[in-house]
Amino acid sequence: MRADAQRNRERILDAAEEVFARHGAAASTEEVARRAGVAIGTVFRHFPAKDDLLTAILKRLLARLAEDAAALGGADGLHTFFTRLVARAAARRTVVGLAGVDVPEAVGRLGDAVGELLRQAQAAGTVRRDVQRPEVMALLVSVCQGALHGGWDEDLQARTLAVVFAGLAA
Amino acid sequence: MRADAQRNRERILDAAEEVFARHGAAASTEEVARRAGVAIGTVFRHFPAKDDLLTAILKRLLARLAEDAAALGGADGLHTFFTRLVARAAARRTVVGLAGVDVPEAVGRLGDAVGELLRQAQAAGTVRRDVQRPEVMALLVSVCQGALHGGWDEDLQARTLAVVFAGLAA
DNA sequence: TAATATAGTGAGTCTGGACTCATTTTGCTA
DNA sequence: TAGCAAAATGAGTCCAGACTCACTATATTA
Repeated sequence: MRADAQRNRERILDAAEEVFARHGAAASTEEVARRAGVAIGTVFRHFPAKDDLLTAILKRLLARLAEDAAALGGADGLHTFFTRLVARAAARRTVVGLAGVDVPEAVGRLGDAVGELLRQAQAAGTVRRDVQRPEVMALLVSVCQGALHGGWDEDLQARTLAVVFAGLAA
Repeated sequence: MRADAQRNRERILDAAEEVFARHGAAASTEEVARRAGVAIGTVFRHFPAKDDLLTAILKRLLARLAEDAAALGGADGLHTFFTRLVARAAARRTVVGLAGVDVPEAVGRLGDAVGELLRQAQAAGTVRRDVQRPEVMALLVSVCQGALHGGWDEDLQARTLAVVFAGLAA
């Protein structure tokens, strides 16, 4: 792959993340191209259909989250990850839950990373032992979506997470 | 308002609720008209813009929920309402959180009804006293959205709600 | 039942946005 | 630096879907 192609691909992904985050998945490809500083044809060269672009963004996003999660650990790892994620979702409208787009492996890796945080929290006695991965993931996604669409302020984030963590606590 | 107009208005709202619930807010007005058994012009006579239709549905939905909530009460009222709502969201894709559409009064009334359930649950000693309305609403919306998009099965719904209610418990 | 305002109809207009492709530009290699 | 394949360009095509309106049908009322 030529160097300019590589560079433009990254630029397009960055621009798309920004644009779709701000205006939702209905934002136009034209807008993405403009923000990336390339012609619309270039976007379609890299991502033949709009869906491919959405999928690519989501994949990258999930990969980054999994990395973040993997870098944490200990008694408060889960708590830290959860809190950080919600704050991020509330602040910028990160692309979450794009209807119809699914990227099983990427979701799987994130799930594994969160599962590991859960295991450590349980080992440290921070979280009840009968709690399982699926409901932790479910809560994570739910609260992020809530914060995302609801535009929660910091106080509401804190209060809501406090309830969730009281529920998880040993 | 003429009798046929009244009848068609209801039909259109029912059809729209069904269609948007199934295919999301991006579904076409044509489809709504077809399901309602009226011409597309009729839909636009009642609701000049698509947004008006979406708003009307949301208003009706929120009003119904507020009614449901108002009919409950006692120590387990909040729990019952919460559980019922999540199950409903997971089953049919009820229209929730339509971007850009807001109907302050309707949301307000639902909030009041939920607030009353919270008050009663606290009076009965089912829920901690330091929990406040905003975070309860936030959790409600979040979990519904999660269930909606995630297509949770009954088991996952139960486990997730168990964590939330453990967090709320006195 | 006649008069008429109100409501319904659906072919047609118009627009935004996804996607194409002939042409031009550019990075790479020999 | 010449040659060329890879990449970029952006005007143009195409279509779905929101919305219109001239006309027809019907509920209501006197």
